[in-house]
Amino acid sequence: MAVLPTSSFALLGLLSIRTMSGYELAALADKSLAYFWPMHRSLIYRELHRLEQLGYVAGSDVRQQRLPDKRIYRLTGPGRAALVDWLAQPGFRPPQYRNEFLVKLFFAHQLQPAQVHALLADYREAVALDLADLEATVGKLDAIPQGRFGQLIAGHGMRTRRAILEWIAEAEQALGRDAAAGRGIPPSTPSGGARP
Amino acid sequence: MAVLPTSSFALLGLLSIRTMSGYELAALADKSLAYFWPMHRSLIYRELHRLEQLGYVAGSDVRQQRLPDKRIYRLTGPGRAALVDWLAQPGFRPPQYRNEFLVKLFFAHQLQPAQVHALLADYREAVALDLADLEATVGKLDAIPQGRFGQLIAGHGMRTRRAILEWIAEAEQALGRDAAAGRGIPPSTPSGGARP
DNA sequence: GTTCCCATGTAACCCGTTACATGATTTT
DNA sequence: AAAATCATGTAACGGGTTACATGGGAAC
Repeated sequence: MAVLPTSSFALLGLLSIRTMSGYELAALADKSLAYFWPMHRSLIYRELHRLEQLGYVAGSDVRQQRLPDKRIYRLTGPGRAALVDWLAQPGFRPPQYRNEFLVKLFFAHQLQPAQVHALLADYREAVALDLADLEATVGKLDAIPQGRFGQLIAGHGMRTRRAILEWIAEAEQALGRDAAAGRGIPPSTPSGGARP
Repeated sequence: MAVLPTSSFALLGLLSIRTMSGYELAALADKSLAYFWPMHRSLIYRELHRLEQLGYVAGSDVRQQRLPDKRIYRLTGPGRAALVDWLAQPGFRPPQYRNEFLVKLFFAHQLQPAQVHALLADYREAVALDLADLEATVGKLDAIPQGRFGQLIAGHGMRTRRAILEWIAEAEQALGRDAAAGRGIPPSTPSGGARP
């Protein structure tokens, strides 16, 4: 049993739902797994090649006239065995959080207060958009047999994003207090901002 | 101005605090930035080479007798300019969340309830450990001039992790109800757990 | 009737990870 | 005295991202 990256098993899992082409896999992944495990199309194609070589999936060419020819893949017996083996194995890689915004904020003492506020505002907008996207998708998850777990997982995403929004409000208050108390632009003065 | 990855600017930012060797940078990053932007030592050394070629940092060799010789780097004028330029630029890459646990949970209908509970228990343990680590570190952040922002950023990490712990409790309840109602192991039987 | 989007994929790059190296100092 | 740790780094691998290709339909 070769050591495979998580994305391989994610694809095996998706193919356990139904047989699909690489393009369809990418589309489905983008609406489900992407919220916690994004995969680019290129990666999917490469992984499918490898999984086929390993015998975990079997592909067959399909001719199409209007659209480009495609290759659809189905999960094989060994593929399903590898999938459930991976699923049952209790360990997992610790979650990775990479947040460029926080890196900037970490060095934000080199910025002016107005710039920090602009950064925070951008962050809030991005997180709010992300949350809205999640909330909009949560209703459509029932189309997938994973529905029950899908709801649960969407809850994970929503809880963390709401926590971030709460943090942003707290951070804005803290920075506002600082600006009012010290060396900064006073808060809520309608005229004096450095930004247009 | 070449396009550089976030890690480059993270290093410039650390070098804006004080001059350091690669090893010291790695040690400092591991106690601060690593919570939201981990960097391996190898990456740091490679980035330092590049930053030196770009003229953003200047390195000088330091002989040592007990310890191996080292090379310490200081931020140059152009380096500082690149840093503040990057900081002030309002955009940032959207945060990346990669959570292998959620991938497994997404396909967890292929598992038995006890296995799902074991997965959840592992997750809770990992998150709780992570949170404890963060809480232990939050007091020591004042050693760095970023102190004020450091507290804020630690709050970000703590809020999200607490939200996850709340989600885990919710998930365990939901799965417990399901197990009680249907095809599964009944919840809160004092003897039958798979974990000690 | 150009311009944009759909559906399908290949090729190249590079950041981040893992493995390797080394001599002194401390611990068991 | 063997083993682990510290303090420094180099080299190789590979997963994930970005760029490239293409031909038919839809939109404007």
